[in-house]
Amino acid sequence: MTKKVRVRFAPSPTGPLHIGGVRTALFNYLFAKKHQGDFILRIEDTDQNRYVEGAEQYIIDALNWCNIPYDEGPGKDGGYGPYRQSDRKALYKKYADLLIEKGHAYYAFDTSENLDFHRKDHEEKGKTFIYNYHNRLKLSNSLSLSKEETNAKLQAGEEFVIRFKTPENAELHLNDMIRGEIKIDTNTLDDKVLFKSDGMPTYHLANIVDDHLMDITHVIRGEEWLPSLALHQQLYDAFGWEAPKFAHLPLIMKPVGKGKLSKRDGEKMGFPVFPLTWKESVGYREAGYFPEAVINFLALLGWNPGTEQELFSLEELIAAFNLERVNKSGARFDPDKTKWYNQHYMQTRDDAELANAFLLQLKDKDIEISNDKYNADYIKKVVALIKERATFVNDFWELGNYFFMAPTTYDEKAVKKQWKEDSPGIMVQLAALLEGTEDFGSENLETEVKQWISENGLSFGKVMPPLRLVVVGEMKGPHIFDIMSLIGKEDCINRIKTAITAL
RNA sequence: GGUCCGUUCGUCUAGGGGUUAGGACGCCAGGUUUUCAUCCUGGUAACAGGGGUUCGAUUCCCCUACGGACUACCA
Repeated sequence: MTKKVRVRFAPSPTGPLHIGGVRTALFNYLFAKKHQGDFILRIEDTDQNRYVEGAEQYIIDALNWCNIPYDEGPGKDGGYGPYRQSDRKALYKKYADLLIEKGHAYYAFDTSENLDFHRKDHEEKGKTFIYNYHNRLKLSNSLSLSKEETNAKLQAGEEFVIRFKTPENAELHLNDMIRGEIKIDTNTLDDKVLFKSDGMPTYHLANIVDDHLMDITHVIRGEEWLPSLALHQQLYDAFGWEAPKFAHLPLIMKPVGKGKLSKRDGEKMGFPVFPLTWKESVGYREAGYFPEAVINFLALLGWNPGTEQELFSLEELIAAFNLERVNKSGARFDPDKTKWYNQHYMQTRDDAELANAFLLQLKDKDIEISNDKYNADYIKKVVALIKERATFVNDFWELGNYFFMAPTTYDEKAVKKQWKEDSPGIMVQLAALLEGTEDFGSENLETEVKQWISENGLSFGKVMPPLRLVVVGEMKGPHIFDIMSLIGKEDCINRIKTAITAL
């Protein structure tokens, strides 16, 4: 029997979750669900200096907004908790000690100043300082010191770290599910710190211990971790544990220019890089994006189904997803395509739900939402008419303000082109016709007006464009009779009168 | 600098020893809508360079160039 798939997303609560982090979480989620497995959230807060208040809650809120909730994690114990590394602090030391006992790790007493000096010194000589086999005996640690000296330092309470003892002259054969086999010469590796002098483990130790204790079967993480794979594999081997399978995801790059996507790019080009608003950085949610759009876009960034399908629901993504079809190279972020997805999902949204969102905007605009006319039903009808022109809910006002107020200005170009000398006269006659129209439904309105046009020997060109101009203020918007029907007889006639005076 | 990873239209990508190198976004044009948008149709545009291997390479191998990540008692 194969083990149940268990994957984890393990962010550090040092700030808001970046869009790249969301994708890593998404791929983990998809992989887990595809294999009827569990998706676990683990908070990696072993660096107390970088802890940011509210970041953990932000991560949780963001995952929920994206509809990729975790099965296990803070507040949702699945028998493997706690899920916050700071709450697991007591656990790690014994594993570091175990490694020392087995001869895979050692105490080191070098000060940061001393190591910095060595690094600078090497750099000046054009060399790289690597703390490993070739110089570890020249440094201050339990390998270079005698047992007595080491014990004396330890007992004196001198600060120490525990380092991994990287073996010499070995070739490691690592395996990545996306990249295949990777060969590494251990002599190029350094003896990484596993346990810090503040009593906390480093990422490397905590990560391996927790993944093992939590029965993680697959580690799906960003490519920035690829260089650490050698260490991690060696740690599993040193402990004598079976290692999970690894997959390193390509990074998300800037839309233009060099390097990976940053907060700065979003500010510069006007698109969000965070799922939810964080301080002054506007999030996808607040900018009016739908989570489905963000998820759909993100899923296709660095992965493809092998078919020409571009639109996926979360369920379809789960069904289609596999790690083998994840790309190897970094992908540029494309704000335009994200918008295209959003526009698409806008059309699939329920009018009533969109109307609720629109209502919030209307309140901000000081529009009187009276109970008689501009009620929920009215707003819903407006939304039904304008949503196919919208990319964001935030576009609604711009696209439909004339449903709530008569135009105060008229588009200059349109006036020049469409408002002729005989226009006022025709509009007056039309107003009279509307006055006598009983059934103000769109269809009947259209029939009556068209009939009136032909009976009076007028042309559509003489009537329709000026009509739209007086009702909307410019040459845009849905079917004119739908608009008129909705705003009603009184409003239509008033707008005609107002326009005749104004123009 | 060192180590590792990568490289198909502007962007996201499919493909793979012989293809008119396919799709999507964007952009352009036409049609529909007597408006705008949607929608439909069409167009634009790519195998980084050089060596091999081969009858044949964009596809396999090597080198170069370029890009990226890492190189902390950060994750």
